[in-house]
Amino acid sequence: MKEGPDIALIASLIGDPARANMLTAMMDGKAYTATELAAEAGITQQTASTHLKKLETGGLILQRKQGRHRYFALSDDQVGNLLESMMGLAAARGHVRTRTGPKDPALRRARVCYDHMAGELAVSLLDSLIGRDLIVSEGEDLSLTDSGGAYFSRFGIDLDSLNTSRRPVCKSCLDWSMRRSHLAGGLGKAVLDHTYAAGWARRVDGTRIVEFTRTGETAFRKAFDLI
Amino acid sequence: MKEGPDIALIASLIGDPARANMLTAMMDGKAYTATELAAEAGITQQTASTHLKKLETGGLILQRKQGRHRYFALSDDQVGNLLESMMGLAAARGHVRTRTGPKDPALRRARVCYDHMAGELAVSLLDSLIGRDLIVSEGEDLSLTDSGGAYFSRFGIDLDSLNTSRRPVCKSCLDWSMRRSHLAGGLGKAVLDHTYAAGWARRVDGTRIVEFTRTGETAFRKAFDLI
DNA sequence: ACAATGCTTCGGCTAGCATCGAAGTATGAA
DNA sequence: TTCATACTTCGATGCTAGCCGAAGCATTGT
Repeated sequence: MKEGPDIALIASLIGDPARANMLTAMMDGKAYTATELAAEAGITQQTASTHLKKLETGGLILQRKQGRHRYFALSDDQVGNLLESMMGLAAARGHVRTRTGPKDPALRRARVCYDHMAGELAVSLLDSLIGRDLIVSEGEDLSLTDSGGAYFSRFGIDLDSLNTSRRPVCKSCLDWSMRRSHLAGGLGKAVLDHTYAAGWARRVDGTRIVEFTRTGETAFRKAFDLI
Repeated sequence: MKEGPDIALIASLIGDPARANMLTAMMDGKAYTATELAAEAGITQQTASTHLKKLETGGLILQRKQGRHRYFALSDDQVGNLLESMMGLAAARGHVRTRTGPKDPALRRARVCYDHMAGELAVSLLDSLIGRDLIVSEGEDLSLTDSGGAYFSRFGIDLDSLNTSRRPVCKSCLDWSMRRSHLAGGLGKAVLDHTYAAGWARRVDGTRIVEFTRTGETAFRKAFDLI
């Protein structure tokens, strides 16, 4: 037996993938319900409940009852900072999750990242656009070329209204699953909106998965000249 | 399921009590043999061997072969700092394996944290340095001022060689016993080295305690203008 | 009062992992 | 070469902990 703080207790709490996912979700400082966190971790409500109880007993999270909801949030910024440090170390050691969790290879295929699309298809899309000089990549920044502007107008994407907003039209976003960039920004959102509107794909409820129909994926590939 | 750094992997490595004990032992920055670490954790040699392999694969420790011995040590101070942060959180939440032996007060007074000093004296030191504008604190980062540079040169600390290394010269590290920051980084190491070289203090064998002599502590306080 | 929602608790199943004995490999000494 | 030391790998075992279905509370809405 050794004296001192029991780091194994804290670490083992974070060490379970389901709990780590829930804690990661709470790192934005917001409070979430048990159901939301269960979906985030890909487990059932009752499993999430036992995990949350353990985290609370361990002092990593706090619970706030409000009506029939129970909101969970990180105890304080000390917990958040620790998680951030661990992410830094994990990233530095190359421990980046490419392998998806229990049962969701669909997430790697295509998923929502804020309001645009990420995943294999999204990375292929940006590769194709750059390859045909419709978008130029300058380091981390992307910019639409003239031919690119004409190209996207074909899809009924209103570039003028995008240009007037403060938001950058083209932006690259690093894909953790691919370690490659995909298209974000106003244009990224417009492409995803168009994908929905054309009926090529739909959001799977409660997840970040973008599920293409068989004909939808073919149409998407043809529209954007993917291989 | 989620993309991003895999903190669960790192945390689960630390989360096993046997591994946590071994890592804690290595927090003094020294390298230990597998047999020593097995004794430290209270497990057999072969169990320790499998644990050490996992830690090495995970990038938390490094192995150095020397004759028929194999020495294991923490990969770098990033790992040490993470462990210290976890101790801080564990202590703050009351997760302390209380076997408050006679060593405990000495440990809180001054101890080794990877390669620099932690504990009450170390926290006082950083407070003093910041109070006299020798070091400026910007959030979590520390930086040495011009007058600070001149100040440390007095002690024969070679700042140029510190600056050339990739390691940050000034860095803050959270102290588990004090819940306050102390000085880490290249300068933190240099100060500890100077403390040893000046004969102000010595390491107590088999512990992380830094034991000052009576005159040594007086000299240390005078040298760095502590109260 | 009744139904619906949100969450927790219980019971049983299963997989993964820590653990150790024993055998195998590498290095150094006699 | 032969023995001793240091460590790793293999194989088997036993326990822990995550997981889910079902049932049980609690709160809100109708």
